[in-house]
Amino acid sequence: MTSEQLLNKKIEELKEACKKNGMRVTPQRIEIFKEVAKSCEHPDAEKIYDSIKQKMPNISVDTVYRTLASLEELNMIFRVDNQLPKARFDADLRPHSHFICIQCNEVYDIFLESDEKLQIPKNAKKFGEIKDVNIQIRGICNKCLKKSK
Amino acid sequence: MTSEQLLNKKIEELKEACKKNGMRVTPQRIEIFKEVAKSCEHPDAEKIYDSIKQKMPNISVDTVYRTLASLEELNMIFRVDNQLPKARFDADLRPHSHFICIQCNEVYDIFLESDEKLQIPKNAKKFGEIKDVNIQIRGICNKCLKKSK
DNA sequence: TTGGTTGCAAATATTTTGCAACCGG
DNA sequence: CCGGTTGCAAAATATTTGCAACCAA
Repeated sequence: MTSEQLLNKKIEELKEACKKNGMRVTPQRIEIFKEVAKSCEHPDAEKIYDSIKQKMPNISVDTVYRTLASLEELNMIFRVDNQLPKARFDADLRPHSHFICIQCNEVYDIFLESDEKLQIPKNAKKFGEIKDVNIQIRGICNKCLKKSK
Repeated sequence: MTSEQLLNKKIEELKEACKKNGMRVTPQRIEIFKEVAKSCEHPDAEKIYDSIKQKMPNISVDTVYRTLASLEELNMIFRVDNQLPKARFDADLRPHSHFICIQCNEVYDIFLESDEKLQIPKNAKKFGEIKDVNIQIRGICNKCLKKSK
């Protein structure tokens, strides 16, 4: 399958997902999705806005933000990083990962069991010199699970 | 070692690190570091500011931000998330991780080799219901390595 | 004494929101 | 036509910066 065919397939999936969720298929939605899907550059809202403005000069930034949020809810796209609203800090330098609650934003420390070992993807070295590895597990914490019952 | 002894040890390390890097040991710096180190709540700048204001009513938010940045440079603390200045989006839903360049902020996709398997820390389940796993490798990409030569 | 650091205020950057007009189904 | 979506403008949130006074070494 060519990359164009793949893109078209994804757009069909998006249309399906919209219909299934009572959301409309608008040209803005399609364009914004295409902009994220067509490249591997992981663009930010501003970059997407700038690209689309050339075809749709009237588009506004807030539409880009709102649409990115909807696409995320539909699970058609996701954020690479920046999933917490504010920067959070940790002074525990021992290697460990984090469980981040997507509802209350609480962060829990996860330490490996003694028989576990952190594995770094073999392909990671290809891209440059590794400084550190950051593993985040996102989900709903026990406290929030209890509340929603 | 009690947790208070541990904290004092960390503060000594901070003082050392400051001296080694021509940075001064100021009461603000100590307090801000203590605030991050003493709890496991991974506070944000505002929370740190609010706590410290009770002991040091004249402290300002920008000192907190500046100090957090210095402490990060000294490798005494690090950010849990939010390591890119803007939200970045990805429409590739296949499981994969990211190499993030700490110099140019470029994001590269890392796919596992066929003999590799994504491992989730055993302890992660303890904290709640897992929705997804996000692995980031941070470092300096080949392009930036070449430039700095 | 001296240069790194602070507090203040103002600016910047990023993202969000209210609202009326618009348009997809 | 109905209600979800857009564009506009303004606001909210988070973080950064210039500058003079301050203080650690």
